[in-house]
Amino acid sequence: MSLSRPTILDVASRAGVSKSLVSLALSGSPKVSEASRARIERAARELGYRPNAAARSLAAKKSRTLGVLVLDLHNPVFAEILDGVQTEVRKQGFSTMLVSGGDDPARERDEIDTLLQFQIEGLVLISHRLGAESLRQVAGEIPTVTVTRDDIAIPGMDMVCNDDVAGARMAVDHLVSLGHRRIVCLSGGDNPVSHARAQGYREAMAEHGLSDDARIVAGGLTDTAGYRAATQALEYSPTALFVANDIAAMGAIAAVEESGRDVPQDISVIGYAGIRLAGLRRVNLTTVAQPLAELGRLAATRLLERLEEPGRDSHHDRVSSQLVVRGTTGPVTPVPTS
Amino acid sequence: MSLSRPTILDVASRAGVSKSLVSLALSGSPKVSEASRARIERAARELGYRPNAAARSLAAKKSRTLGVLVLDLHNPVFAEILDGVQTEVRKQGFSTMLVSGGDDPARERDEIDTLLQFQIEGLVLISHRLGAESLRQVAGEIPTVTVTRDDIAIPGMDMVCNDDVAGARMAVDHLVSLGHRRIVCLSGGDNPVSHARAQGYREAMAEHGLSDDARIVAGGLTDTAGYRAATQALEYSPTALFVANDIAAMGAIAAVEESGRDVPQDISVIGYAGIRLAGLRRVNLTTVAQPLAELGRLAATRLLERLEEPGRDSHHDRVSSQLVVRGTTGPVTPVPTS
DNA sequence: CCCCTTTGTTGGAACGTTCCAATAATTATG
DNA sequence: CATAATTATTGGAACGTTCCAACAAAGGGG
Repeated sequence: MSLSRPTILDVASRAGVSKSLVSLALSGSPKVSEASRARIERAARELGYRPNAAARSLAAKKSRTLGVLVLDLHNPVFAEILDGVQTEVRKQGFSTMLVSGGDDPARERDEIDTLLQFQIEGLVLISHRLGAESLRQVAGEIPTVTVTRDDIAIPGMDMVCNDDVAGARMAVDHLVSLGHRRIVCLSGGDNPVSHARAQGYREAMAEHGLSDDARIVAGGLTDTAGYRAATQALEYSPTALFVANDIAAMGAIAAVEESGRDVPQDISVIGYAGIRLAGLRRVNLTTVAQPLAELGRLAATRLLERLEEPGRDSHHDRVSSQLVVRGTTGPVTPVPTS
Repeated sequence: MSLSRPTILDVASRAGVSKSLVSLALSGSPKVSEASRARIERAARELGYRPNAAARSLAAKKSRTLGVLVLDLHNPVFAEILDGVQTEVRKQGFSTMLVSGGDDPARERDEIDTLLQFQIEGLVLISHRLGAESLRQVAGEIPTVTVTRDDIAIPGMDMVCNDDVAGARMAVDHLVSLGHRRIVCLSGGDNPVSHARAQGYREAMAEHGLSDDARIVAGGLTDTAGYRAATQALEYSPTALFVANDIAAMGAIAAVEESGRDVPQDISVIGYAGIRLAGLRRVNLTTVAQPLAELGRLAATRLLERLEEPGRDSHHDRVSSQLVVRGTTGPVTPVPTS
């Protein structure tokens, strides 16, 4: 544990040049002679020099660092989005500070505050819980892009979302094509994403002339919520369930099986999200898969674009999902009516 | 988007005091009169003042920030460990910079480098992939604690681990108490954690006089690896499988079921990790649960202790797991339910 | 009433960079 | 061969804090 790290001055004196030239050389300026550059690089290597990001950010008045807030690290969806964000960000030579809101709006504000203290240049909010007022305040202070939520539009803020309405329609289309009519939707609760998915369900049912069969049961995003909602949904004796979330879909399947029915023999189940988990053999869930990494990549791109050109109009991207048919959906089998 | 953030000088002039007093007041010094303190706090609030962490870290020569490197954000185990780390760290007034190695040693070095540039005061490595040399180098530069890996001991570096040997024994004890004898171990591959679990399996089998029945099949940490290993293990016609990892256990169950056997009727399966996923109704996996959050909390504590007292001896903690019996293990002879 | 604490308060010097204007060294041009 | 143009290099002033030594303003004891 060295007492104090070498500074740019140590490098300069060892290479026999001024600190300014070291700064120039290390930032890759073209106006440094090859000879000096070589000596400086060698000196830096020998000393184990590492630039002090705090000093740099202070002097340059920019940190080349982006903040990322994620709703909750436990949700695998966010890990995949993050992958996309980080790949793109590091490709452009920025660093990233990651922070988790722990599913708690107050803590979210807190963590954003910490990020701002570190002089981040932009902020990626992955599924935040901020209210309109907080969001406006944050977005007013720093270039911001939200991922997954697009219910609050703010001038100068970009949004990258999945097209949940279209995704839900794909799910319904798939089920209808298998012959299902009594399709119940287990919604993900009272949040914009779930509303959009329920909306898509309703529209698709109407298009297929099944408005009379449309039933929406209020659920949630957890295993337990899916279980409860499915139990309730069984009263409508559906042949298929559209669940607005993969994890909840797993709970729903458990409920169906416990009721003595088989998936997909008696009831088909389709989820929404496309997390890796759904692909596990044991789970094998048919789902509407969002291109999660792409969502993240796009968000990073938009944010970096805005840093280049602060005044430009808000972008509002919607990327589309893809149906992944696995083992939990199948053709409807005629039930003997007794 | 304000052109430039207010600085401590802006606060000072608005409150009619010097910058030094503002600094004192905001850091909670007792030698500031109540009147001044109130005026300063009011001014700061009105201006929306937020201290510049870069400047602070530069001037104070400490950042009050800890770096955390996590092997891979996709693995839910790490999210839970992280929870523990973060809770403890923020309780002590430190911030945390989180970085993911993406399961790639080269990128890990890179990310650690970034952390060091930000003048972190300590480093938490959650399941890193660094070699002995790299690790020694890093630990020599900054107080470090490793979580989950304890194969490389370095003076001055702390380690917090699960007692994998004991955990594996618990698993075997549980199976034996259910009457199982032909218990096959599906190992997690060539890494220290999996080795320890296999070791515990071997010891426990020996203690129960089952050394002759002990069989270890090389597997891995993924769904697919578990599936393959289980397929192979079936040749030994076991009545139970001890799988060194929850995700792999799910693959193993799929293999068992595909072979026409029932879990736990014909074959019991027990996993290791204790991730939330295992508790899902659909999965309902019996597992050896590590106290993941506790692991994280303890790691943070050790690191913060070392910051207080840099010279103290290396701590080496082993926390013990807990058996969580769910639906994938049962008595060896099928009993009719009444 | 003077000096001595104690209690508040202050200016200035760091901290390790970047950036700019100025200078030195080199090469090209007429 | 002088001078202009170009190419390398440099010192010093920021950047926004903290920390320290120094100072002013009150009380308190002799």
